[in-house]
Amino acid sequence: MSGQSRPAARGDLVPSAMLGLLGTRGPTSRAEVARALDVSPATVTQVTKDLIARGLVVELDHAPSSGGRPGRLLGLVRSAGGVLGAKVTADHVAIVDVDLDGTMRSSTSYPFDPSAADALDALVHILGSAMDDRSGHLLGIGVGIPGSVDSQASGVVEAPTLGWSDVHVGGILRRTLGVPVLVENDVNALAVAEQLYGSGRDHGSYLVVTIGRGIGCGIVIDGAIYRGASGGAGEIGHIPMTVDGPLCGCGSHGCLEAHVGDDALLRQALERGVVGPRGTSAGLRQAAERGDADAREIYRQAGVLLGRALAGVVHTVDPAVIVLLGEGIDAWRHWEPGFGPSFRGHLMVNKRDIPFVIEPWAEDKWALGAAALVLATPFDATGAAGDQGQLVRERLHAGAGSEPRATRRR
Amino acid sequence: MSGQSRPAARGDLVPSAMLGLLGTRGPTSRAEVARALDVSPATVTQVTKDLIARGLVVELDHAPSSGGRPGRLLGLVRSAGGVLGAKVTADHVAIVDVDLDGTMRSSTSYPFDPSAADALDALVHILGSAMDDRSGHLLGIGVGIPGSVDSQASGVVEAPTLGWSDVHVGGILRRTLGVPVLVENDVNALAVAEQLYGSGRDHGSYLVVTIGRGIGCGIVIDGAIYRGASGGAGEIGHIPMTVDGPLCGCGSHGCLEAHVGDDALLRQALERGVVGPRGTSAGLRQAAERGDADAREIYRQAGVLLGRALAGVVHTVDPAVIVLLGEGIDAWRHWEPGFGPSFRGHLMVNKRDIPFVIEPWAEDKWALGAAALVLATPFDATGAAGDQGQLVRERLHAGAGSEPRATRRR
DNA sequence: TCTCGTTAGTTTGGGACTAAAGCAAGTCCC
DNA sequence: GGGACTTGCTTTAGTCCCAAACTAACGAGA
Repeated sequence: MSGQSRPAARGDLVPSAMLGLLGTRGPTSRAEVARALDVSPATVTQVTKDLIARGLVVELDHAPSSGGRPGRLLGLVRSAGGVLGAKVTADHVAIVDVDLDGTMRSSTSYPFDPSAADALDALVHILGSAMDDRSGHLLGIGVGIPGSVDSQASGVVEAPTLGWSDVHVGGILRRTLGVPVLVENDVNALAVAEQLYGSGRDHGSYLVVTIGRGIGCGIVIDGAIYRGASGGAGEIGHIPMTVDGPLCGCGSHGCLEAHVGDDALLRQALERGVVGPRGTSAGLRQAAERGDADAREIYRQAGVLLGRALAGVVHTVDPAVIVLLGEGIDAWRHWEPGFGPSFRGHLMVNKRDIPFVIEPWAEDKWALGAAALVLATPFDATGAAGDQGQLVRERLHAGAGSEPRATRRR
Repeated sequence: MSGQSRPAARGDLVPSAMLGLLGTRGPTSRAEVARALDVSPATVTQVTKDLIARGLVVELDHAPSSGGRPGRLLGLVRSAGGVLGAKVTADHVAIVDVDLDGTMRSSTSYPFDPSAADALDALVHILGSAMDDRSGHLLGIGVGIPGSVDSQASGVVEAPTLGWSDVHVGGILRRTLGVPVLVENDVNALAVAEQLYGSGRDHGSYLVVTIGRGIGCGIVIDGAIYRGASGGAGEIGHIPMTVDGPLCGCGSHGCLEAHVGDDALLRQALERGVVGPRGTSAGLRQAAERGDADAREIYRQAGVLLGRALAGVVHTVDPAVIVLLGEGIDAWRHWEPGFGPSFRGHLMVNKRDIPFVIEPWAEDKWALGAAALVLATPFDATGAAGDQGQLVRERLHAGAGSEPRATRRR
């Protein structure tokens, strides 16, 4: 039976998961940890003893009593580690340095040309200097890519928007940087971040939809990223919406993305004279803000199409909630008049009240998502992160600051 | 973390899985079992010893050597048990009696009126007499329902086509029949059967699509049925395809099912004069067989729409293979001319060669699928079958024939 | 004040499973 | 024929985790 997946590395999971939990949730009592991780209190006692002895965890205050004996809060020793998250785009690389508890320590952006012959060398150089700039124990690096990735561990990338095909990003970064590297589709990385810190915490199954340059979708099922048979799940940007619609970058006609992606909206704006030949997405949005009827109609129609597409996706996947994000989210209030009626109107009655969360956007969210990839590995019982996830766990256990810096071969 | 699901009953899984494997795969050597179930050879040795001692398993011949020591084949003791599978439709209940190894012992059909006030009593009566008619140790009953089911274990049903809403099928059957009962959406049940005996064996993630009265879709991800947040995943029949298309039973306009379901095709056939007012799906198909251009055009257009819809689903879910089934499959060769170009033409290049399996149809396949629900419980590490699955496992372990018949309260 | 109920945490014994190493039984090739 | 190799199965020692029974610490009510 091919799909029968047991935990990749039996054992060793509870301590990692506990560290991850303390990192993402903050101080927690043993009893609470046991409930959250679905293990027995006895196990938590044992594991905690070990983690305290190794200096990774400390006992803090007492929690307020809820009618019985108050719990003793457990907290992470802050020096236990940090991670780097990087997002690669067509013109720059954004990097964030994040603590184990998810707080951002720094956020930087480097110019980057993915089409250059030595693009990968440049990426290595950028990440290398980011490593030099930070202090403390580095657990690993997460890299978000706008394209499909065969697996987080191997990190072979197919990214048309970067002009990359069959590029072995993961292997090269790993060898040259000497730390675990996890590569993942950028939207999936966002979905992981949502799971650790956002709306995903309360739901086992949800969709993360991004609007902007492309239309992306991360699918989380029972707490795990769903990547599909070949890492290509969630390509909702290429759902066919019209019979003979505009040509899409993928080669088909009438894809959702060819209708409502940034470029498509700009093209329509140009045709209607809303913006000039050098107009930008921001220009289109500003036109809508000041009441331009054509601009608003462009967004409204985009909303109608997106609503119909997402209704189909909801019928297929049945998520508990949908989270909406992306560079284009600032213009969402102009999409809404078209989207709302279209989306709800096409849903079956019993799904019509599915919650919909619009998240504010920030430039470094992509990179934060990539960082979350690494921080999520302790929870990853399914082994999506593979051997690299295992390495991250080992580095986590190896503990605080004092170990020698990994040698880097350049 | 809500979605963190550990194995429902820790331990006890390997013996069950092994029995299930021997049932579905036939005689297998220990080494092969270890590989198939992804456990260590040592464990298989231990478990086998126990199962042989309990009379559930026997050693058979030697397997042919493949360069090394030949394996000793292990086989199930046939009397170890059987299951009943039932499929409920708008006018009848089909029931099959199936051995542990998946061979059908009998297949029956009973008239049934789901809209009657005492419909559930009638169902109990039908299943009760089916239980009386069979001999041997009954492990459990699987029930397939054309509608959404909250969970296999509780079995609360929402089935518009039967006129059932919030009907507690599972609980009632369980109490009155005194055996474990698993209730599931009929297409999902088919998907389970496909996993045990069909094309699903070789693939971890695949789609089972049915055409006929409705358009259904079962989604299998990494070897597990994906049911969505509320048991409503795979409702691809209600993906919106056209803006102001025909009214669908679900209340929306332009659903896929309202275009290409049996009723929709018949309506078009009536409009075009292909069949008379009392025409049937079979009549339409026969018209196409003898070359009626209108009939063929109806099927062709249905194929075009289905192709576009499935292309969208493939982009969303990224399955490894698609299996096509259903009452309507006999007419598939008339769908194909429309379907093929539409489906492939709307797919992204790297997914264009996704394999597509057309399975022959038989009347009792629905019921066989329901039976497979019970036979699959040994593999169900995720606990989809819940306590009822656990009960099935216990009955399996309790072993062959001799135990007293469960008392039935009527 | 003193039990009772509640919640938190620990100890203990044991079960399920594994890794590693060895034994068993064939094939293949010189 | 006899290694060398391959593959199948078992034994042993040990790990991870749990259930159950315990102790510990609190609030509330008689």
